[in-house]
Amino acid sequence: MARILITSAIPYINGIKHLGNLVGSQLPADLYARFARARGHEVMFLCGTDEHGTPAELAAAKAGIPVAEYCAQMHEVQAGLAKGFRLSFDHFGRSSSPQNQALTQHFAGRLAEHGLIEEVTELQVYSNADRRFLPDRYIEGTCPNCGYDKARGDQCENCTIQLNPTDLINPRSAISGSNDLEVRETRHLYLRQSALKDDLDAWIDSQKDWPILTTSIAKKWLHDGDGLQDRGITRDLDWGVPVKRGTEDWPGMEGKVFYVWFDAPIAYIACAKEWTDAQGKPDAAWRRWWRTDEGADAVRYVQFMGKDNVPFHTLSFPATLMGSGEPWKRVDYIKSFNYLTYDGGQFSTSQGRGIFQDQALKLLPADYWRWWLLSNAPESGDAEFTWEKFQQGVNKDLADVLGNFVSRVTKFCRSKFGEAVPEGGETTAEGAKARAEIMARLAAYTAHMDAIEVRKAAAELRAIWVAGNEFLQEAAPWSTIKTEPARAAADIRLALNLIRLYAVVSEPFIPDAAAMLLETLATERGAWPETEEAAFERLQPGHAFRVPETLFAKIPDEDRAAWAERFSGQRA
RNA sequence: GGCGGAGUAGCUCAGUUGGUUAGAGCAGCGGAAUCAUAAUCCGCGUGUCGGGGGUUCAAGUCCCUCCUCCGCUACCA
Repeated sequence: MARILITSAIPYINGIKHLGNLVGSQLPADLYARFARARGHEVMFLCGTDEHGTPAELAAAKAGIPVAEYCAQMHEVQAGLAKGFRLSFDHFGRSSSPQNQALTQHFAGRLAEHGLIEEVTELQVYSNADRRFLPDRYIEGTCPNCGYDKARGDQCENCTIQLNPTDLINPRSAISGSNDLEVRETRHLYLRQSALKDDLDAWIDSQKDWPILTTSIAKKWLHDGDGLQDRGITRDLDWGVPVKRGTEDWPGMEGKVFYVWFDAPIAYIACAKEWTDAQGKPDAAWRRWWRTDEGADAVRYVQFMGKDNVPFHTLSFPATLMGSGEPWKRVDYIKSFNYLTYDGGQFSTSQGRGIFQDQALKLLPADYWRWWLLSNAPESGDAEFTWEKFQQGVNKDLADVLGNFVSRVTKFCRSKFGEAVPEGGETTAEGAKARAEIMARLAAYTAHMDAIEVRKAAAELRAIWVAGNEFLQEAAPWSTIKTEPARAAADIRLALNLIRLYAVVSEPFIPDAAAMLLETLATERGAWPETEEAAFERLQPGHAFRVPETLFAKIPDEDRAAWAERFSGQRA
């Protein structure tokens, strides 16, 4: 029994996320959290919404409501969708919470005390019409290199040249279109990451078991060009964590807020405090997860994220923790994912391309999405979603292999023995063979889950389901019932126990189906099966059960075709 | 441009520290069975392992080189 802290990258607040966001962090994190709990570990699984920054302000303005209200509404929407997908967070917090405000200000204060904050006066583009400073991306103009007239202030999408906003010809605000822009001086805080470069480098080097996707990105940032650059951690915005030095005002920083990427990872910590505060528990209850001097040295901390988040989790957030000089828990393992593509292109929130979480849940139950997305998780490279693959995978794995196994076993038993586990007979040769194979596969499955090898775990789980059908085919109780009823009884007894076993070990992937099976079998989950007795003999002769409803209905071709058509264009 | 990933059966992918006739799922073909959601089970693959060169007794696996695709490239988050 260990203590495992799990965080998923926190989704941004400005709208409903698509399936790519789901499979890139929250869903695999949930898989691991459920598995770890089932193995008897003490788990703290945290996530929340990332609410600050320019896009949130703009989305609120578009919706015509104050940004705080917009974020509160969208937080509820996202929390509801997380519930819909059965994401088992211990707490789903908010980066805008008072807890995160205080912690963010605390970290800034500590970093300043250690000489790791530098005040820099810089020039930034200000839009008089929008009455705000514009991030580079929000300035459009003509590219000085290729003449493309919609180049952005950071890069020209047409010729890919790197730009500064002042390079643009005829610059205008991407928000209002106004060309009433001026360059203004503004003062900002920079985190001196360069001063922590060697410590970060040594720390990354010490992570021998991290995926290459994770360490290579970190190494690149550490060593590319002039090495790790200092980073601005404040912005001229209204919505965000007010800049303070601990609890004190910060002269010269009035009216400014911290940059979203500074406060968002700190929200992982604040989220734990939100959790204990909500239950009226003392601070020690969350600090034992986060402070190595208060118990967190015994915690294994695993983070899940898409590859675009890696630099912030391997460098800037660790720099914040290290630079504080306080014993905060740092991540032990980072699991990063590639992207899910949709019919050859990228899912896109801004373009409304692909399938969004609310739409998905209206079409099919969460288990369908969970199974397909996890068994096709973009681990080694990008993965592609197509309706054909989705239909094929779900129908074959869930309906034909697992669902039909449950159906054939329970219905056969009901008609021949009644709705109770049959008595009599000894384990048959076919039964013994199946038990041996499944025990071996169970060990492999458990090892893959421990290693967070999502696709491999899914493939092994599927093989465990298939082993049940193989066993039934070889044992053929529909034949033996005529001549040797005791054999049929023993085999069906094992088959019923296999259903129970499948419910227990499949729960991390398909929690709703697992719960339904356990309920109809009138049994409890119990501990993760380690022995043959625990795996195959929990349902004893005479134990009454009910025949479950169809576990997974197949997706008909007409539905698939209709959905493919409906989601081919842009979201309205 | 730089960094990284990928290129293996029609499709999606496994291939551990180089070692026996290169594997799995799906699709396809043939068969068995008929308990079941016409579901299941068994059998069937002559694949220039992207091209070329090299190291080695032996390379999908190591080295060099070339080609193609994808991602990231630091004030979008």
